Amino acid sequence: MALLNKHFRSPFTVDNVIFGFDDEDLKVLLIKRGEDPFENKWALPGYFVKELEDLDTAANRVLEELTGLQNVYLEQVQTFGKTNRHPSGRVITIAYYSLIKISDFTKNLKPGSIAQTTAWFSLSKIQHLPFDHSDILQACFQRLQKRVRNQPVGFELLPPKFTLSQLQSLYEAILNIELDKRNFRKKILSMDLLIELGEYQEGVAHRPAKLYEFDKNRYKEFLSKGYVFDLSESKKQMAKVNGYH
Amino acid sequence: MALLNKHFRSPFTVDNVIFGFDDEDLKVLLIKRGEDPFENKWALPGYFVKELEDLDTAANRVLEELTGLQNVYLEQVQTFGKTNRHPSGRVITIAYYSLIKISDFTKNLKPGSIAQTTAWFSLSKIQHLPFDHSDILQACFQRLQKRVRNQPVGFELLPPKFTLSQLQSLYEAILNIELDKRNFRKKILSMDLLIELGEYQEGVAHRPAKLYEFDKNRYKEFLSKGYVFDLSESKKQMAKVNGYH
DNA sequence: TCAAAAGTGTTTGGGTTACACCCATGA
DNA sequence: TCATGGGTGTAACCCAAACACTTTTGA
Repeated sequence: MALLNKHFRSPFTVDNVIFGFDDEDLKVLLIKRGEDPFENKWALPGYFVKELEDLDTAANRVLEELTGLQNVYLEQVQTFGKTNRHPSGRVITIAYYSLIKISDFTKNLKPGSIAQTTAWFSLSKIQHLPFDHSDILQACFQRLQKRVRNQPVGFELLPPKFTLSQLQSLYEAILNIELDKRNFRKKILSMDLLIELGEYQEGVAHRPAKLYEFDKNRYKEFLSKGYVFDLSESKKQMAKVNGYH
Repeated sequence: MALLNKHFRSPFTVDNVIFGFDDEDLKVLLIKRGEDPFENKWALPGYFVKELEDLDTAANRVLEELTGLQNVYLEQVQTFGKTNRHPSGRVITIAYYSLIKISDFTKNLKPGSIAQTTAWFSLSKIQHLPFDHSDILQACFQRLQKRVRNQPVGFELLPPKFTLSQLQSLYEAILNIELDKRNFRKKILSMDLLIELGEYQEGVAHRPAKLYEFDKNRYKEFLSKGYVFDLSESKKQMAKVNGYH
């Protein structure tokens, strides 16, 4: 113990980029800060880590206190520790991102609670964030873009029953590219990750789409084996994602 | 400041997995610990982060004090913060790995200095390490395996002039697979990342191999554009790397 | 009947894969 | 002359890519 007391100690936080998807846009949950610095600015949710709390536990706590959700996809991304990143003194932050279904979130919202201080923002419309939160957001988004190529994590963002078009636009939103409908369907269906429910969309002003469910067991198999998902149309398309022409 | 004083503070370290390659094996530089806990055990090199020191700076400091090398490939991997990972109290560690040329290291060694307390170990032969260093090592190695597939970082581990066979066995060592000689050469040469020097190996008991140099400019181009390296023979071979059969 | 999205097959081309023999050198 | 690793080309196959029309519903 004496050993450790010789050394500099820093307070540290976990910041959590919470992604959601609304059939249109990839969104991020921000909170309006209730205290200085940057009071009343929109920022990434994050808390200080407690003495007896593991990092993952802290990240899950942020998520649960904010959304009421448990057992959510959560991944550590990077630690940001520039000495001057916090104006009040050194604070090291460990950045996580999580993927939630917006419908679950809305369902869980207690009226009049934190609702007024949180809001979903389209990723493409978020401009400047306080601290180094823009860097953190960018790092987490890039990680998500990579992850989605080799692990079928996209399903975490969709409602339990979804159409192939929803799935496609999710991938298009995350990767910021356009995919060919026929090729996309061929590829996804060939992976045997979807269960056709025999149900259909209702109340839409066009031919109703088949609803699919995600095959959880097969998914776990994939996850545990670290299988490479390798979304089709990758060669050329990925060059676009990476900004290589 | 008052704000920050309310919160728990922890000491921080950076741990650095230093990889090297010796034409045979992928190796890791370990140090024999000079103090408790785990005195005289081999462990990953790591230092406490100072109050006015950025994390990357600290990681580079570890590297330089140990090897005398600067401007080395360095990448942050993951932060390990379990409350009980250090027997003397909570210490959070940010794990990095770096890639160095063993020849540079040897050249820089001051006789009688730290030489007696550091040594290269073949990755495959490292068994139990103190603290959670085995987890850290594993995480860094897995990151290296991924990195090497989409960025030509392998060259950081080779001497300035090298043969195609050396390059191939480097990839085989990192990915732990066998590659086809003809296909590998075709692929690598087609990337236009190598400069043929017109020089040859000397003193070998077989046909001497051409020496190549790495095209630094093209490399930087690739890096900045995030180009996907995509080592050939990937589909089937990568399945092996991922343990998926 | 119109708009809007769902759904569906085939062809083509490029890249991965598999594979075997001769060459140059030192011992 | 022998052992050792260096060096080279081609054919088969598979999969990504490109592409257009019919179907079903609500308005």
